[in-house]
Amino acid sequence: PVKIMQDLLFDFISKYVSLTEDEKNALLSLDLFRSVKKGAVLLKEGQKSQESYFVLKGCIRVYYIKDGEEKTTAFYTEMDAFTPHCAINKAPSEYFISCVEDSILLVSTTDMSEEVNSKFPKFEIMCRMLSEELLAKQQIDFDEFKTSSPEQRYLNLLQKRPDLIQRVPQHQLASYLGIKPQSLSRLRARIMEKSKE
Amino acid sequence: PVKIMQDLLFDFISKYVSLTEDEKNALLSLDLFRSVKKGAVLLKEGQKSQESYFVLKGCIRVYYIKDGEEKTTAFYTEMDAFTPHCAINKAPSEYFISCVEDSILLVSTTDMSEEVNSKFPKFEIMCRMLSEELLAKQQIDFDEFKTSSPEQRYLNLLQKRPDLIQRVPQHQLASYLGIKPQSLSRLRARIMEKSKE
DNA sequence: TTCTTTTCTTAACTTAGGTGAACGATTTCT
DNA sequence: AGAAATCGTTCACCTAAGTTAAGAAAAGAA
Repeated sequence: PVKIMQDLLFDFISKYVSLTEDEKNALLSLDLFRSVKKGAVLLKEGQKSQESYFVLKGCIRVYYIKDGEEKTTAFYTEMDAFTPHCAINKAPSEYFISCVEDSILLVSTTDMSEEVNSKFPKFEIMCRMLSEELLAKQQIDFDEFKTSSPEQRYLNLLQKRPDLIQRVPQHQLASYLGIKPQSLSRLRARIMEKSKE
Repeated sequence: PVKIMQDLLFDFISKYVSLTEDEKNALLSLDLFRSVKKGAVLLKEGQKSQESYFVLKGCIRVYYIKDGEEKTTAFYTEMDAFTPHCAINKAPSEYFISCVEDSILLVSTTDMSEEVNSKFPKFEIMCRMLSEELLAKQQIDFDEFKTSSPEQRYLNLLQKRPDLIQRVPQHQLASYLGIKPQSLSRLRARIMEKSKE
């Protein structure tokens, strides 16, 4: 099982740079793998953290608590990378991160990344490529969100991440789509009606 | 005037890395500065482009044409950096980029960046820092958008980028806020009413 | 299991954004 | 300057999301 996770990681990395055995071993020696139970909170509002995450298995979720309500803004699943804002600007976090399912994550700290990056310029290059890619991808997601209605967003999600709709509670999905749970229920009923005709 | 723009650039860079005179000269020798007239289109849907932009003065705008309608999704102003999606994944662009005002931009191509990055590892580091920072910042913006109503978004914009409301046409602002121009008018009138009380 | 809590759905009502149209005010073009 | 196009606002009407509340279903805890 550990071996499988390592392979997932190296397969992912190989899309950006090719590693020597030495480099692979250096990575593994850092002991980055972490198992997390469903419901566990990885980061709380107000906390400072240095950690970045890479999801090997499972699903983590980002949410705010605004007016006493949870507002879910992101889900990260298999092969998604995520560095919280607070790890970059060293300010207290504005949001929470928790585990939607039992998960296996790769967790690295800012210090570790810096050390590895200065030792192996390859990693620096990979990190740049990865964050440029994520930035551009996120721009597209943001654009789609802005230019769509909640119903279109739901249908779009159904296309692009059908798994999410199965594995995530509806009320979390609703706020992810920018609406209330009741509206999501209604919207789904509306779509069912239409497709019946 | 050219000198001022160069200083703006070097001041910006100095927030990430410190450059030697040699490195500064290497940058300047690339002839990156470009003046662009209001209304000029920098990128069209369907086009491939290798260019990245950095706004020294003025304002550029990203918009889609969906169902024959312009949908504005981003404005970049002084000291904002922007690499279009199509320059990263080498696919045809899904959107347009045009100039809102007469502007002075710094334009670099993927080839140039790669050359400079491999010659000066410092630039690689700066690019990584910059895109990590932009990624995190954009996540926060996206989160705010998702968790707010159009009215809240407008008030929020009024706080964070008051200049935009002055320098950009209302109908472009409206779609940037995810609504129609008529709704923006109404919403502003509503806010005026409230503040009168 | 039973009890409790959380989650999901439905309904009736309110609110705010979408739509289509009209009109004046700007801007742009010639 | 004058004509044409674009832009901003307002109105009336439509539609969909927010709100409040209630009840059923599912998940968790004792």
